[in-house]
Amino acid sequence: MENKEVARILRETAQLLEIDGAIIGRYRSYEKVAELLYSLHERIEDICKDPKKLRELPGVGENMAEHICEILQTGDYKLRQKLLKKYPASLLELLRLQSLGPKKVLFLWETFQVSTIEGVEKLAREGKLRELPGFGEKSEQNILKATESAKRSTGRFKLNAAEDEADKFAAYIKNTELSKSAAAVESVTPAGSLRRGRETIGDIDLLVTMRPGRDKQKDVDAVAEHILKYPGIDQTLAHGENKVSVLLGSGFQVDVRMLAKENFGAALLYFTGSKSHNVALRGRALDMGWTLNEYALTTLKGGKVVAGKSEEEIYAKLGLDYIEPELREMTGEIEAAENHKMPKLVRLQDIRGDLQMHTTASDGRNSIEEMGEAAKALGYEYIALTDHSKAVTVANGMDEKRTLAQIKKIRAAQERVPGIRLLAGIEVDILKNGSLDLSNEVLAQLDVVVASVHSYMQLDREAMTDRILGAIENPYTQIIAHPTGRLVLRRDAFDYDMEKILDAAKKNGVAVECNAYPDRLDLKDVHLRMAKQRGMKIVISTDAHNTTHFRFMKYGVITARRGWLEKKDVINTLPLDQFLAALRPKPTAAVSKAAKTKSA
DNA sequence: GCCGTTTTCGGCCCGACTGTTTTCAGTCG
Repeated sequence: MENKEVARILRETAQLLEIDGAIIGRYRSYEKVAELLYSLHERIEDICKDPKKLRELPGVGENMAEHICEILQTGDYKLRQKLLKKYPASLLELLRLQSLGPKKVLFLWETFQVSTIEGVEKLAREGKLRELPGFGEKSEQNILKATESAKRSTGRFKLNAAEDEADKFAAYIKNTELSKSAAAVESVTPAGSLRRGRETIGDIDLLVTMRPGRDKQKDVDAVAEHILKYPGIDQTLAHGENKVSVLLGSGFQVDVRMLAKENFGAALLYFTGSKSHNVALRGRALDMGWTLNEYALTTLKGGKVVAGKSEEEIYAKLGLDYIEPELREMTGEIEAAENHKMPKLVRLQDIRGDLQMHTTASDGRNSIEEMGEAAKALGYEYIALTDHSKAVTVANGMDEKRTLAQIKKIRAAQERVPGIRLLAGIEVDILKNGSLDLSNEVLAQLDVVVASVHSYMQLDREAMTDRILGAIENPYTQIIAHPTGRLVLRRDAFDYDMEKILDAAKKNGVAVECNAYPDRLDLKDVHLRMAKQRGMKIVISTDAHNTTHFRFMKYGVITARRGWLEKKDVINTLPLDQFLAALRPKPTAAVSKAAKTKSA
């Protein structure tokens, strides 16, 4: 069973316990272990084989260990079953509604035996909620809005959508032509999971710092007023002294915090998270006789400010090297920072080339020359033009003959686009049986062979593992592209033995791709980290289908950073000749080279 | 349910905001 699945069961237990009125600590203990499992990259099934190792996990005691073992063996456990006899599972859906928490959910269940979103909606429409103790007319309206919004959206969005929305909102806040209040704004900074670069984003957190002025609160109030006039707002969720929270028509919730410059570091740290990373920092602060909140790091006694202006300053006071936002997920970053073992993460400006893209030859929108010019404008030294092979008929994939013609076209285009190396590539399909979609004779003539799966995605674990292994063993395969085939929020990853695949790729000198297309982000962070631990070669490519898609590189880089990748792990940070040397050597090239050496 | 050495019992992060209260419980991040 996957870690995520066990985590989900434990989280549900925590929620049911909270509804059941358990004391805070009891349900927190389940929540904590659930969170731990979400970010753990070792498989809990493997850890469980050694009971001592299981008990060593923070927050796992005797009872929790037993629970976890029972879940792994039977798929469920007694405590949860007991709770589910008392409360229907659908009560957990109600917890997702804005403004409904465990207390009110329990009250609705006990009073009306209502346990579904539709049921709550009906009560609200009939005006039955406003009379209840602790509810009122306003609550009833809010619940109605929440049920409508729940029906519309799943609550999470792709990284690029969140970034675009955040940029638009930030530009609005800073626009002095729209509001005089903008003049008082010094900076608008996205925090939260957006800053950490998670592949999906729940809501957008923006921190607004104010210029030092005569009347701070007046400035803050004016900015808040301006924010509430943002054209995309569907509903105002909160409007306080220094916080505004709105729901946009696009489904995003945006939380804006306005703060003084001297608190910026502490606030940025706090609102960037992750939650568990923050908890660890707070604990560390307490151990050192300080307390950390969103305003500053202060002494426990007397509340004297120790640090707060910048994140760097706070980490330093806590005896830690600076931790990049992408690493703040409690997967070993605190230990690394303590022992000066932080990786020097790869940066966007380190990338020298893009190795997967499509042209009008298959399903792209731009010509070879247009892609070349656009890449050159970005400062790249080389790109590989990798159109589809014939198996992908819907994308107008190329057969052997067309591939050979395409190679010629790329060579010819090179003449017209100097200053950047145009590599003749292919995204060749990995067929159901693991063989490649084009003949070795044709593959031998390409500069870069990228292989990937676009069909029979439902193969069982064994068959899919064998299929990918087959592709890796083909001596012409140099890069496996979007290796798991998942689509963010839309399609699960293929089922195969990732460790086996990575080991085989490493052994054969095959690189794996981190596909930067925001719908893919594949490999994802945890898998990239597994690849790094094996010392594998990794490429970051955009899979661009037109020239504007080149900008997706940053999402690939941020995902790579979340996988702890450094420049040296990513081979398209190398200059052209070194990059080509890092690719798996072609059999024909090796043979002809050997033959040459012999004759010489 | 877990954890710890200034605790084996008593606390679990904590501050902002809302709405329903008439001083605060519940929700949220």
